[in-house]
Amino acid sequence: MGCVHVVWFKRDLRIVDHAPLVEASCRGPVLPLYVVEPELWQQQDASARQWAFCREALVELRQALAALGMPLVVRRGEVVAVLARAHRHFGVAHLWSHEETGNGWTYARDRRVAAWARSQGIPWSERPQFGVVRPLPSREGWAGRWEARMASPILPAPVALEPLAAVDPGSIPSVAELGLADDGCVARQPSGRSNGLVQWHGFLTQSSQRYQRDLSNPARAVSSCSRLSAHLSWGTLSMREVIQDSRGRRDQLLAQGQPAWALALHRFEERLHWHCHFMQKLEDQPSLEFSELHPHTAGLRELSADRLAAWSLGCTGLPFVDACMRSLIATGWLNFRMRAMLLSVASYQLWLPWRDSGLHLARLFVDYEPGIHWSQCQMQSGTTGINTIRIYNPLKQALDHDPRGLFVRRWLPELAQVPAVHLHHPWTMDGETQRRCGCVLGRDYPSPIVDWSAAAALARDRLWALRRGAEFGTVADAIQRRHGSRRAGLPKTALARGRRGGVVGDGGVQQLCLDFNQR
DNA sequence: AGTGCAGTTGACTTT
DNA sequence: TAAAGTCAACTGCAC
Repeated sequence: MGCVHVVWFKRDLRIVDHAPLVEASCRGPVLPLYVVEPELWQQQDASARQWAFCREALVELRQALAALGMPLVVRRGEVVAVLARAHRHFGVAHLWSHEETGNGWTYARDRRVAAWARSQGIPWSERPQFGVVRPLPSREGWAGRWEARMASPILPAPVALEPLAAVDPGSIPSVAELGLADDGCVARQPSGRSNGLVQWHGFLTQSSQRYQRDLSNPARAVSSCSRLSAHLSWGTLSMREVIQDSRGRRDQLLAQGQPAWALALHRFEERLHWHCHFMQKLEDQPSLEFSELHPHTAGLRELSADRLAAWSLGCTGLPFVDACMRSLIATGWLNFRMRAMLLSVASYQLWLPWRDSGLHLARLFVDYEPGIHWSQCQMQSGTTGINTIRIYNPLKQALDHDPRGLFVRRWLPELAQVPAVHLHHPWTMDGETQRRCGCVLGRDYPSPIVDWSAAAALARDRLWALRRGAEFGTVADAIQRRHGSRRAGLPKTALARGRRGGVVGDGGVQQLCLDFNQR
């Protein structure tokens, strides 16, 4: 009979607040295992920058576990094959891991692992690490469960692990050894729990003071946001410890007479709540990674290789959009507002299917979190049916959040000498001005690939026409009941969402007020 | 000093 | 987490 407890590390690369590790270590010898799955890293949403971040975290995790007596064991291959080998060698008593709300590939892989464990009579215990509820019978009461989880005590790391004799820890492959092409992330943020903690304490004690002011500014957000997203995605920090630290700091700031600063931290905590809210959608409906939540919006967009390539490389001819894309390529991170703008431009002005633009962004995000990412792709593309259509005006965003053009000049050197009055819309330069500033459109920088305002107007008309169509609201109501936030009270109905509804032509009452939360 | 008017601001609605 | 349009209240100014 087996005696080893396998702790399978996935996107939870820490030893603090790690329930599977704690529970396993109470029961017997632990085999801490990470499986490098080549097939996972060949998926369309995976990239070299993500592996590089994961790899650094693994190196530090291995040290932390070694200090407890048993270093991280790394094996390369298909998970079931690796587990089967471990079982033959040691005899596995129990498999432990965190629940993962991953993409379709990891979902299918987890089902294979479950089937294998069942066939071998090995129990597999999964523990939650976010506010995601599995299975979720209904959205009612969800926020309360999130709160209960985040408020429960942090689990300290085990004091020691019983060493397993004669186990080769195995090497952690480099980006090249895993066969991943370099993807130009020349300024990626540092990984590993120790770096995550340094970043976090810097935010708590310093930069969170500027959080609210700088959140939407793509240049300043880099140093005024928490930058914890990748650490939360790869699990080097646990959300629970972040929430609890933040609340403690908030109390301290209030006691010190800093209410505005405390409010900024509160806003930050609210975003962590939304983090789980969006992950829950993919947990409940894995198909939203691939197909439109509202079926009436399926097949609306048309894929154009040229438009997709121009957008992907930051060569659309709209400087602020291109600067955002090029900064994302180089750093692997972008603030929320500009991520939404990039998607909005792809889905509306460029009329591209969100799945294609979404895959490109997924690869560029070091902090790629499937549940948030695919929910956001659908939301910013108007395909959920339950959110209002938000078409960003990239020129307005440029003037609001980069009025002096510093961000654009930094990321688009070819525009360095363009006069300020033309910078955000260089197509307004006449030929003579272009030659004088060394930026000839079509030669040094692209001419706009579409007429931005006409394209936005066309997209808006198409989407709103669809929404007015028969049965659109009825279908949307069902989606709202399943996925909608309950924060504001009852789920909104099509009527309360503002669809032109009610009985028309009878001369009587056209609308009932169903929204009891008004006023 | 009060009135009328153009332009501005902010809340709210529609797309 | 949008943007544009509408409308009423407000402001500054000329008479």
